[in-house]
Amino acid sequence: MMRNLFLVAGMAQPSPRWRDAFPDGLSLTRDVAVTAQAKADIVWLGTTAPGWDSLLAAALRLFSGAAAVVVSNTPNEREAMLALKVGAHGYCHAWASPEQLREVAQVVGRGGYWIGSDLMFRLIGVVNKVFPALEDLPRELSGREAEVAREVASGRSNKEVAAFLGITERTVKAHLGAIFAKLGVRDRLQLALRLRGSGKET
Amino acid sequence: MMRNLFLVAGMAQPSPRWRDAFPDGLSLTRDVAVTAQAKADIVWLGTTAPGWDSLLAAALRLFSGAAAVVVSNTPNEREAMLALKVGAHGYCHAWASPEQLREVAQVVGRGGYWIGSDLMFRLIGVVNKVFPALEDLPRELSGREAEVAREVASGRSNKEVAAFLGITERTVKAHLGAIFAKLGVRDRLQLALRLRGSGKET
DNA sequence: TCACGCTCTGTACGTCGGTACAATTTTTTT
DNA sequence: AAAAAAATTGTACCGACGTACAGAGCGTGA
Repeated sequence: MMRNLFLVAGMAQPSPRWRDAFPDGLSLTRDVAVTAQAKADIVWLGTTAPGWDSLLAAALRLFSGAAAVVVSNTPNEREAMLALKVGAHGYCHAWASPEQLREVAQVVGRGGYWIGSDLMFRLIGVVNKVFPALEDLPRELSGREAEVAREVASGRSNKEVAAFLGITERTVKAHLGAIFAKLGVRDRLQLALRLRGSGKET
Repeated sequence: MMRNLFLVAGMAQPSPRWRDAFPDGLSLTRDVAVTAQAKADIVWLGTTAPGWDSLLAAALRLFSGAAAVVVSNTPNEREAMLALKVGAHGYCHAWASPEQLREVAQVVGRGGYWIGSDLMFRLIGVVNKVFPALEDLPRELSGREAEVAREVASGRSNKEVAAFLGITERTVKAHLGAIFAKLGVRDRLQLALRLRGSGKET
């Protein structure tokens, strides 16, 4: 599938890896308006330049029918949400591998959305808070595990939790190990984020 | 990329088109537990059977490290959210084309998420309304400190933050130390709670 | 110019967190 | 009653985390 791709200025050293990802059909422009009459299927835009969001909006108006992917050197949620808000269908790291770039192009080119896992996870968490929640706390946790999880997610240390529950610090660790395995997280901070839906609460 | 794919029972006439999409490496099973010892990279699960959500949760525990895609005959928002909630990384129509199925497999197989455009659009709309902060960091933090704080509060380790920001782990620690002192917290977890507005100092 | 804050880096040390082996006892389920 | 799940504790190890000394370069404003 041959597509017209446009790289818009402001991206960190795109050339080498980008040429590799898209051997042909890649154009580089510094000014969107100038190349407006050309047909573009996917527009790639960096976030280094201030005002990239309005630039993207303008580009999407000019290249009507085109999809846009925002490329960031320092991806973060705030930027991602802004990108999606102004109409981007993709948001990825500027140093992504050629393989991944092609994947993004493929998905976005077909009208889909491409967003990194972390961001997506957070998105889901937020939405789960808005939608009527069916079952909230993970049911796979046992009673005691749930207690430990709650305390740990509130910022208590193992020692504090142990004293609070009247058990040994070792036992707290045992429960925590089970909790991590069941929920698929690697440490207490990620557990906290998970239990709080990665979003604000209370 | 050769992957082990598992089709779990309860899907609408999968055979013809699915065989087409994945000529090899596709296994069909009716009972997840039976084939638990086999290695699966992607588990496909239909929503026709009642209790598919808990079945999926169980499957994800059994096939640890595997990604899951929920396939529905009648896609809808509620079902999609439930799927994502229990850990699925994909949600697509059961009658999707082989081409699209392969795309889903590709994206999900790499740890990404795949969700239909319309659903994603609504997701974004919802989140834009209720997007939590993490952007309005305390003013007493310097620019760089705010960046570090944001990443750490998102669950990153010091090493990850260092790599991400292109600095040494030592420097991350230096910033973190300043952050803790300025905000009056004692560790990264309390920092996360603080930045997410659910802090509780004791 | 000088002081101050910000950014960055180094070495070293103590504590905490998480895991790898465990084992025992209690509770629940079949 | 037997089996399964849950709850408890032990020792030991190692990496991550946080801090305590640092020092150096840079920019801004007094």
